[in-house]
Amino acid sequence: MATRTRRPERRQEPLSRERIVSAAVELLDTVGEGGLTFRALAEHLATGPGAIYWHVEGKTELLAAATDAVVAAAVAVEAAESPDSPQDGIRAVALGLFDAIEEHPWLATQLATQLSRSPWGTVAPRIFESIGRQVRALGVPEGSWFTATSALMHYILGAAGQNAANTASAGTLGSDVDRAEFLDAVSAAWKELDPDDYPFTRAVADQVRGHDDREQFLAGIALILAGITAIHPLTT
Amino acid sequence: MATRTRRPERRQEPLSRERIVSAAVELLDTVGEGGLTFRALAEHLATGPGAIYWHVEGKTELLAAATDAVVAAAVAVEAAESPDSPQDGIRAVALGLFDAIEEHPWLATQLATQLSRSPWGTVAPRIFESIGRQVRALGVPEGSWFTATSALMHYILGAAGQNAANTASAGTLGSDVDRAEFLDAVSAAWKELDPDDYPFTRAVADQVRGHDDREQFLAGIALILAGITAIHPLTT
DNA sequence: TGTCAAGCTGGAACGACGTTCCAATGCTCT
DNA sequence: AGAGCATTGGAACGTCGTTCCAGCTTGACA
Repeated sequence: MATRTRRPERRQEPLSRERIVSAAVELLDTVGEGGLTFRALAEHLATGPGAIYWHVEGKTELLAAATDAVVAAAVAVEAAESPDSPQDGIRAVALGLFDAIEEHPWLATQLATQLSRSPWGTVAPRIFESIGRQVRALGVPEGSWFTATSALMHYILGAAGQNAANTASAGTLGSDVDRAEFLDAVSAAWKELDPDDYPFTRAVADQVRGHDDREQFLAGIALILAGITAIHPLTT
Repeated sequence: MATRTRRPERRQEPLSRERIVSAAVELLDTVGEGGLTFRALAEHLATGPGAIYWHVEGKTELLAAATDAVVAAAVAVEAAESPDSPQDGIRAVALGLFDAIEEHPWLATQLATQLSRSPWGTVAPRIFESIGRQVRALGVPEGSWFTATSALMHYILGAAGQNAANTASAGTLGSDVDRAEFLDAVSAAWKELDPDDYPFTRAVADQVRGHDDREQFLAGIALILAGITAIHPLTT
């Protein structure tokens, strides 16, 4: 059977938008934001820059697609597990995004860029929907859905964004050491601020040392949840 | 007296870091983020690109300086007025940043970038300090200062960032029309989402139409303030 | 006042990037 | 087998951030 006519290994997987986006995410993860180049991407895919443009409009769209892919995966993981309570559900969504940003440090900047350039593209509704469902399940009256969900989403994006750089690129254990050193450095820097201009920041300099990002992040969520419960009479 | 020997108009104002940063902000405001070029900046300052590098390390530092300058001005305005209550103080800081981002749309992306690249540079402490003072005045126990202030800061940055693109570049009245059209478009787009994937987002599509950004922003702040009061027993 | 080193200027040049262009190649029908 | 079209990938273009360096200005000292 002449199956081996002339295609021993199919030359290679054909190019596709998905393969390109996936390679872009990989490149962003490994070499960082500045490392994503159409030339590097082309080499990674064993092709030329021109071929990529057949599937993708430009770098802006490519970054948007990479961001969307990662966010979609993050909220999909959360949606899979059914939480015990709406509060747990909100925490799950929040931590899903938190972890995604930790895993893909470039995501923080990209999220901000996507959301501020086209606030209601494909990324925002994904996050908004995930949080909103839990807000509804919480028993928030319908008239307050938008306000409550927006507040949670904004807090999550703001907090997760800032915490992005706190995690080193290292693996399992070494990063903890780096992190301790990093927090020590921040704490020390804060203590050397001008006492007249920064009395408060100096006063909390010690609290920053050794604090747990994840815990702080969840404490903020708890604050907002408490606020929602306090202000909006729940219907359950 | 021969004061007019040879210097009728001093050739020109000498280059300085401040002049460069100020020109950069102006350029960012007028031609947008992509329009800030060392060549354009040089032309604006009637000099060459090389001269700029004597005062500034590179584009990254220039953007950081521009961001810092604008943020410093924003929180300085707020600090000038003495608020009636700590709550009013927090609202003042928040609205100060909100307005700054509205006035300088590029600020949203830059804030996110600055905060995620070097989370505790010069920008974060400025904001942190402004909010923190009000939190302290609010009577929050010292052990919760960091948590409460961080939560507020993250919400403010997250919310202000997303609202940046909502305001058109136009002037006083025309932007309101643009804004109404914009919200209509968003609302319409949300209603066309997949009913299976986006039931919640579709349900609130009407609430987005005609909502007031500023009001929503303050509603979120109120939510967090209520949460703080609910969770942390105030000492006043 | 003349001289010299240091601070500062600005234009030319370099390498890398995003993007465009297009000849060559594979694939799918008839 | 051949025509037509989708797809490829490498070369080329213009612009960017950045570097380099020859000249200018300035202020201190002799």
